[in-house]
Amino acid sequence: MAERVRTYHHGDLRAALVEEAAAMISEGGATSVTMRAIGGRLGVSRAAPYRHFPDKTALLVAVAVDGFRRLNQRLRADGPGTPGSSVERLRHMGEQYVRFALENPAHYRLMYGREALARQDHPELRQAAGDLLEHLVGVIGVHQQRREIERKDPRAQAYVAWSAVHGLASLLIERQIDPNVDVDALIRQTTRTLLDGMRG
Amino acid sequence: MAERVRTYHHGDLRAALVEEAAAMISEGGATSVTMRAIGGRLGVSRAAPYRHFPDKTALLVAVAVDGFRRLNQRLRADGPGTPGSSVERLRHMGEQYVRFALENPAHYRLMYGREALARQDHPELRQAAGDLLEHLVGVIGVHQQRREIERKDPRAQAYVAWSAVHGLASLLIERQIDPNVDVDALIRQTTRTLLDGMRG
DNA sequence: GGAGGAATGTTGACCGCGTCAACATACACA
DNA sequence: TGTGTATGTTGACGCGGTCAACATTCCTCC
Repeated sequence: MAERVRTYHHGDLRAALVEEAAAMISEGGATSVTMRAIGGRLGVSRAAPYRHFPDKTALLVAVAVDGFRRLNQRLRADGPGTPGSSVERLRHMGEQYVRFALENPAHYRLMYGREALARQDHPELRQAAGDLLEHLVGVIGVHQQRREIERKDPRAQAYVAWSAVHGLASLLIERQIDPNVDVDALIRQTTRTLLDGMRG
Repeated sequence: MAERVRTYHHGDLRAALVEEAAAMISEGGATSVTMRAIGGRLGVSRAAPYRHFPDKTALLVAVAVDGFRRLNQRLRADGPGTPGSSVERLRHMGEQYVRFALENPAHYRLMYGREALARQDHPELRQAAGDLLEHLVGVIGVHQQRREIERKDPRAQAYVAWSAVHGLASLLIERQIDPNVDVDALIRQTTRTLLDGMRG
């Protein structure tokens, strides 16, 4: 809030870096994010980020983690208030998942692109993605209780469901799907087919 | 076959480049492929590839296209001889798809990573991926005729099916799935759930 | 409140990379 | 046999990530 005009120390550079990197990713894709460029946009030198992140990858990981957090929030917020039966609500959740990816393509790509984030294992990333999975497992468990879907290992079912929405999101983002198709309808058909299959 | 020991001209550098790049991708991922390194491995200078490809991306596109070709072949070869009912054969095709990805993770990643191949549109890539889709559409059409799956727009159904297997392959490759799960079983469950859902 | 160490930021330099221009060599066809 | 073209090489440039050395500010303890 202080709106300092120009100080040697930035104040909260770390947070600003993550935010700015995310913005740049949205604008110009992951390749447009360079230490020099991001520094420039924040009025800071190219090496300043290294006081907060060991390397560029670590910064990108932070951005990806933040993305998972937002996606998570969105899916959790999607609880009551959704019309239709309870299975319809689960379907709606899948829909929200795909929509998030479509609205934040570069961000979504970053979240899942191991290559871009090096071969290294990043615990926080794993954790963030894990949270998402756990939520899904929980929801699926609930619907199993209600006998609305087949009672199998909920984790396996979660993976199946995740695969379907992630695959669709992926193909859409990478423009592998004819741009003339009705995307809304396709999302709907995908989630519906999935749930039909899970009904057993 | 000539096995020339050392000549100024390579003979068939273009093909060698694609092959070698593919090998390097398998060994060390896409980032390990550098013009200098690939030149070195082929006993050729760093700029030599530019006589055959306008830039690095073009070379990678050629590699990706080759990957699609091989995947295509594999799926087409998977015709008769497969046990079980005809729907089972379709399921087996999905299985083969995922297995290809698991056996050639870096290659598969390259095939679908738009980011790695720049934002540009590459007609041959689009074509190669399109061939795959067309084949799938055809197969689905056949099974629709036999009333084994619901008669909807076969293209839309193809997209749904593709999403499922691509998503699973993707998540597995990017290590988003607990390494302790039984991968074979998961593949099986995914393809089966998909087909159950498509039966309508 | 002053001193000194810890945080944070800057500058200069290095190396690897993609790429281009200028030059060298080999091949093919008249 | 000669010459134009295809193919390969070398030198150089600019960009990007990163590190080391240095500068500035903050914070804490006497």
